[in-house]
Amino acid sequence: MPRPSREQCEQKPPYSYISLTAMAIWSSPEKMLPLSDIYRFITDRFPYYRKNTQRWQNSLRHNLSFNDCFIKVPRRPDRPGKGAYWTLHPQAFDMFENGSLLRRRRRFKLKKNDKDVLNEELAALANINRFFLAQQQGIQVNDGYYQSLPPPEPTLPQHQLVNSPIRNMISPTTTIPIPKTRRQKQDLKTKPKKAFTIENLLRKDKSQTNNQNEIIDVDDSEPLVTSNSTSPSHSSTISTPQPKLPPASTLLPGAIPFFQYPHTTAALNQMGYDLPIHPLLMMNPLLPSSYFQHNYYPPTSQNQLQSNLRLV
DNA sequence: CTCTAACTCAATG
DNA sequence: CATTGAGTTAGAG
Repeated sequence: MPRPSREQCEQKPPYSYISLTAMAIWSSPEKMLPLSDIYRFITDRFPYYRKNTQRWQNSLRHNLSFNDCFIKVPRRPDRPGKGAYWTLHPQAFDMFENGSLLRRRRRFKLKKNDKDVLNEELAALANINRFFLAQQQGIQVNDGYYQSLPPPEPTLPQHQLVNSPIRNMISPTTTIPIPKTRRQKQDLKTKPKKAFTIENLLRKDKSQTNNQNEIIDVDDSEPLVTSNSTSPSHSSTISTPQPKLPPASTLLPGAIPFFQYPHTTAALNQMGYDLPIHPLLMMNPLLPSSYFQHNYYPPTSQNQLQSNLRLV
């Protein structure tokens, strides 16, 4: 019987909390989840974590705070709830380059200044949220920093996203492979040493031996990469009614124009942009400008977007 | 074997 | 729920 034995179920999956968390985040349509959903992702597919929740959840939270690769994003005002959202820093996408989901080559650490900048922006974002709420309650706020969108650019070259193991491995229907520990690897000293990467693991003929995989499988299907903007209508926790845009006068210095927020891919495409938009862009009013400083987007659009969304 | 990422425990806000 | 620190464990090279 292929079914994972009870014993198997109770074995600790050979993934670090970091990679488990990254998987959870990546599996979500918005690439961004509240803590509770991260917990759920893990317990849903790893029976091992259905016990001792206090213990591992504390460790997980530790990791979220400790590692710069995780960014805590304030909730947007139109989406009330408890806890912030957690997402991956764009530069952390290839954290697992070496293919190991157990231990990274090196820790992802932001340079102090980058971190400061990011934090300032997140703070500004939180401010926007407060302002928005104040606004709704009829409280007067100072006039702002509205900037209109830039004129459309000619079509830009398509940018390729990094090939991230995490990214590639998360598909609701794929089983999550269990990497061998070093000891185990030694044991099968039988040959072919292919690079141990998720790509290779997934490439493996599925018909063969799937039963050493623990887990999974989920019902609902989400596209791996969402770059179409027709709003993600799925996702249990986030059925988002389109936010009502606040009057164009509610921004603080240092704030990103909230009402420009519906920068969906489609919208940008219509304006002549041809970019792969990070889901954060689609779903968040948050958008720290540092997101635009990385080679994540083509240089021209980087600059363009940066200068137009940039805080004053 | 060494280095250091990952984990645990625990205090604090 | 989030942050921080200190001490331990264990993978990678």
